[in-house]
Amino acid sequence: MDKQTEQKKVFLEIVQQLRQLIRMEKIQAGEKLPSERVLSERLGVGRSSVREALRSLELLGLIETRHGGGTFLASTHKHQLVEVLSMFILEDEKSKKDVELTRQIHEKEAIRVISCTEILRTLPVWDSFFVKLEIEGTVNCRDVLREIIITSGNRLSLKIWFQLAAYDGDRLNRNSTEDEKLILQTMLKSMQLGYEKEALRAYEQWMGTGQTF
Amino acid sequence: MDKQTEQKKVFLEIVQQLRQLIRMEKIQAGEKLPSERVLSERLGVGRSSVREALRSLELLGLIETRHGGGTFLASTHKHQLVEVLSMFILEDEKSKKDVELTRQIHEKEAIRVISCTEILRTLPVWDSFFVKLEIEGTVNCRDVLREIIITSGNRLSLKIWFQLAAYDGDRLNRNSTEDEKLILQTMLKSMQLGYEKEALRAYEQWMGTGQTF
DNA sequence: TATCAAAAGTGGTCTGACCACTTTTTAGCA
DNA sequence: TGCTAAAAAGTGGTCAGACCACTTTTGATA
Repeated sequence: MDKQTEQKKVFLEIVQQLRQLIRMEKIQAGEKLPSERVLSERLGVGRSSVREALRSLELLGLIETRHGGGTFLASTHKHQLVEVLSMFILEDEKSKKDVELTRQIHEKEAIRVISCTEILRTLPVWDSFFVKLEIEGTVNCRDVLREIIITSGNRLSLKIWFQLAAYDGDRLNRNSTEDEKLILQTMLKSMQLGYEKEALRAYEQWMGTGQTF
Repeated sequence: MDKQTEQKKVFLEIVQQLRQLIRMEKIQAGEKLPSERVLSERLGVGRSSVREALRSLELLGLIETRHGGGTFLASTHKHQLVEVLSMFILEDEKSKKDVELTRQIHEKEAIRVISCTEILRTLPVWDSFFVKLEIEGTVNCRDVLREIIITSGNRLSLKIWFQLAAYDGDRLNRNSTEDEKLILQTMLKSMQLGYEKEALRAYEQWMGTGQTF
């Protein structure tokens, strides 16, 4: 039947078997995987084949390996994926702009989804951000965006966003300035009230003013 | 200085060296890379290490390997990345919906960008699609969307889209039906004229009617 | 009990070997 | 000469074993 698809790529089968093993053993994020030698024995393949599969998963950021320590299911989201991709595909200065724009695509869509969904836009978390801005005068930019992406409910979009946000580094992980306070409050309040266009306008303003280019 | 970052991951250095080699040799997409044995000799590392790096790049879809044939720089975009990611992260039926929604996020943004940019929205390619619909009555859905994404100019977004489109498989790679003709013409014409909202509305209609769920 | 050295465990890498498959070369035939 | 088929070379796929560097565990000693 689909032999043509299934036949090849034994190395990909190992990846799949690894996943199955992880589910069976109920290995949680951050926990240790069996050693390469044990895996090679249990899966009935050579250690080098196991390593090829593990290296691939490592490059994707799905596992972490510690020399002499073992292999662990990734807990933190420090994916090298974007870095590697950009190393190969995006080379010039435009790359960074592309990463930023792509990240913002997902953020804008999340804001749209939340604004249009009553259950999502009336969550208490938005009010907590709003109040925090009122009292403390600042919030962590990355935290706000992450919450927005998470709430939107698209887990693949979330995955992509994490990778792009990791690429942008600390430029995103900062406290909002005094100038951004009003903009952020406008964005949050508009989102809560379901004013999609107003929320997006505030977002655009935020992204335009908050960073220097 | 940054020894801590640079010190480890010899395996990642190989990935970088591979890229350098590709640039030096000016290897184009679809062309052949040196054999594993040659690479191992030229890079001064063991063949197994070279293979670990190559397998990772293969999983990312950056290279293709043919048993007995050789290793080639990827030409077609048949990336297994999303598949592998979803295999690990997205497990239920919602996954497919997430992939589709995420793909549409990038398509909608591309339509926005094109509609708002005179140089892009007045390209002759849109008229060619319009005319083709008029005369032949149908166009390839994937071709239209790909052209839209490419034109938008965000190469990272393009890369992601290709992966997502590959995941959706042949459901996207089909000719438009009679019912879609008017919708597509509306979308294209609105985009050409810079009517962003009208173009998006047509797009939403297209995506809503064109597929069965 | 506390300390620290030895042992065991683990990932990192290299080498060599063999297999399966593809491409190239060569030898033989028409 | 020209074509075909067999042989050879090239290449990826996989495995086994060895050694190193590093971490964790163990156990003996003070």
